[in-house]
Amino acid sequence: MDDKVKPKDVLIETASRLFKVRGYCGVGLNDIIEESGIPKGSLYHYFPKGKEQLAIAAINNTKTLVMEDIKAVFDGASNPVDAFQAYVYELSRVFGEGGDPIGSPIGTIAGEKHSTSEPIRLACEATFKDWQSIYTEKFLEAGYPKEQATSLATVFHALTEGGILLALTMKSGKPLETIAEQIPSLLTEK
Amino acid sequence: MDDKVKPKDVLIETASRLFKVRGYCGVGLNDIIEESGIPKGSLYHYFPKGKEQLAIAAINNTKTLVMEDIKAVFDGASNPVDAFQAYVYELSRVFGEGGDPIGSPIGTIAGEKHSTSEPIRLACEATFKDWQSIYTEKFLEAGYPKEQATSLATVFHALTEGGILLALTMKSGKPLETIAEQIPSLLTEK
DNA sequence: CGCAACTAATAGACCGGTTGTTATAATTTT
DNA sequence: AAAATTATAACAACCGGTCTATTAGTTGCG
Repeated sequence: MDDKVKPKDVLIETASRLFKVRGYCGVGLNDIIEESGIPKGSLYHYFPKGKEQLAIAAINNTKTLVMEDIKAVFDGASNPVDAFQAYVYELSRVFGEGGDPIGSPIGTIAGEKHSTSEPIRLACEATFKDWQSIYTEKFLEAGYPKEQATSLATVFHALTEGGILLALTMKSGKPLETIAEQIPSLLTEK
Repeated sequence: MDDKVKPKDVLIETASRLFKVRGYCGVGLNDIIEESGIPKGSLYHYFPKGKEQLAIAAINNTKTLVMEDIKAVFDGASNPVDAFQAYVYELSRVFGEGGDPIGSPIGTIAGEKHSTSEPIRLACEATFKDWQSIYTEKFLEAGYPKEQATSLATVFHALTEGGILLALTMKSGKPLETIAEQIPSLLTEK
């Protein structure tokens, strides 16, 4: 049916990448146009409701990509401590090597738009819930009671989001590395 | 010398409040003008270098206000667990009651501008370091070795920033409440 | 098979409005 | 009078979004 990359996907991928680094307001449609090579007419053909609609598509795209990443790392670990530690170590590696410009997957957008766009806020909320549900599942597998599992999922999700923000601000993978190191001591049974 | 509020301070206070909620790019100078009642001419009189300079002043202003808040709560607690728990509980209360629009003190700005404005990034970095140093000090007082104290300060700062982001996104104080509840179990000696 | 008829997609010029910034004049304070 | 502050107006640049025109691709039908 289609042997080449679809322009819609190129737009979503480009938008995801730019929003991640500079946030929603910090990226203009012209930036996305220019970077992706897709003309404005096509953008409004695929996303008739404009920037907000594209942003929501980008958020959902990022959601599944991150979920797959989390799952891949978690599947290689037998317990929550190893799982989280491995995941945060991976993040610290990504944020440490100063390759392509990096950013918070959706954290920046959430911080910007939570009060000015309910559709975007809802997309971010759903994303966070989906990520946390993977965390919760890992704790349940390890035998934690349900309520504690969900609480710990919230804690470790917050820890991850905060760690990413610190890493971006410090321009260093160090904060995430520190967090990863401390994870075992936070979760050992008393 | 001056019996009335200084326009410069009004600008900083207004800018702090707006940036907190909508981020740097999400707030225009016209918004600040309108909300503060200070004319544009005065803004550029006090901040000749414009929006970025005003933002840095707002960040530094927020830095000291938050530091005072942290210190006030910490001084009422005899150990790190009680101190952090009390502080995060206070945050959950603030974010729970849907009063004035709320936001992350400087987290949103940091997420937006870390890669596009080095002066702003540096102001955010300094702010984070100052906050963390209070955390570190509390751990040191409790007898933690230096290295562990700084590591735990990073962990709990990340936890706080992430918790605020979750609370904003979920439009609820619940995530912060959950985090506060879990703090004792994260810090108990093994 | 050939050629219309139609839809999907591409391509940018263009719009009103807003951005941050600057310039200059009026006013107040010292 | 001099300096500091306030007040307006105007600036180019850019924003998200609209518009029309053209091209590409598919389907219908004789």
